[in-house]
Amino acid sequence: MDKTEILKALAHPTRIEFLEWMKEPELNFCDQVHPLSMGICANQFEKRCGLSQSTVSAHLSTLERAGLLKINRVGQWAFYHRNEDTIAAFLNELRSTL
Amino acid sequence: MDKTEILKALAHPTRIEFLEWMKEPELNFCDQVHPLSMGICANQFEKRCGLSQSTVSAHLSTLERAGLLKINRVGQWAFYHRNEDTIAAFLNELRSTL
DNA sequence: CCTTTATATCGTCGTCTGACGATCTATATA
DNA sequence: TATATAGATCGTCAGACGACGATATAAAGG
Repeated sequence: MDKTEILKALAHPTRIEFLEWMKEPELNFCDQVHPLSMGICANQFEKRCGLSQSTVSAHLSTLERAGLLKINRVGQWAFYHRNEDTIAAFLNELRSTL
Repeated sequence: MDKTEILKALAHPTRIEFLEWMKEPELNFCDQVHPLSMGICANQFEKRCGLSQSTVSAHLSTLERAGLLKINRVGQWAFYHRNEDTIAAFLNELRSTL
């Protein structure tokens, strides 16, 4: 859990937005065909943020490398969900060191 | 209080370090000639981090622009101290939105 | 099979960032 | 007053970042 890597990952409004959307999947990704319990399908983000597929993929990958998301690959799809453990640990560390 | 600006300001280990040092001035800046109650004199950071004067000035200015530090100019000196209100508000906002 | 779909990766391009030394301004002090 | 010191700002340079389209890979579906 690298605090600086996480802060860098959070230092972009699009990525913050992704994480916030994922707090309420049934609200923000209600049109997903796959069950939301599998996670959020990567293509859901493209429609919602208007960025290109490759850019969205890069943002998701940044969040995953920082440990903020976990990925669940099923067939040709990539389902993401928040890594609440890392997020909580990061918030605690930030609160105690900052 | 711009959350993204604050996150960008925090996304550099040197700036995080500055803020952490400033939590305990009497421990980390015990050789300062001016009373610590005035704040931490900018030149204190140069000695401690080994970066050039202009680089340190830029880092301090980034932290100030983000609202994390307040500056107290006296004569030719610039004394900085943590803006605990903004820091606390930021931590609360991050905890509730992230 | 062949086509479509999902995603990752690559190459490119423009912009932002962080470092430096040099310089400018203001103040302190000899 | 002359000099030294503090700090901000400027110009430059290298490297990181964020966007894109094109392409590669792999699986789904007709």
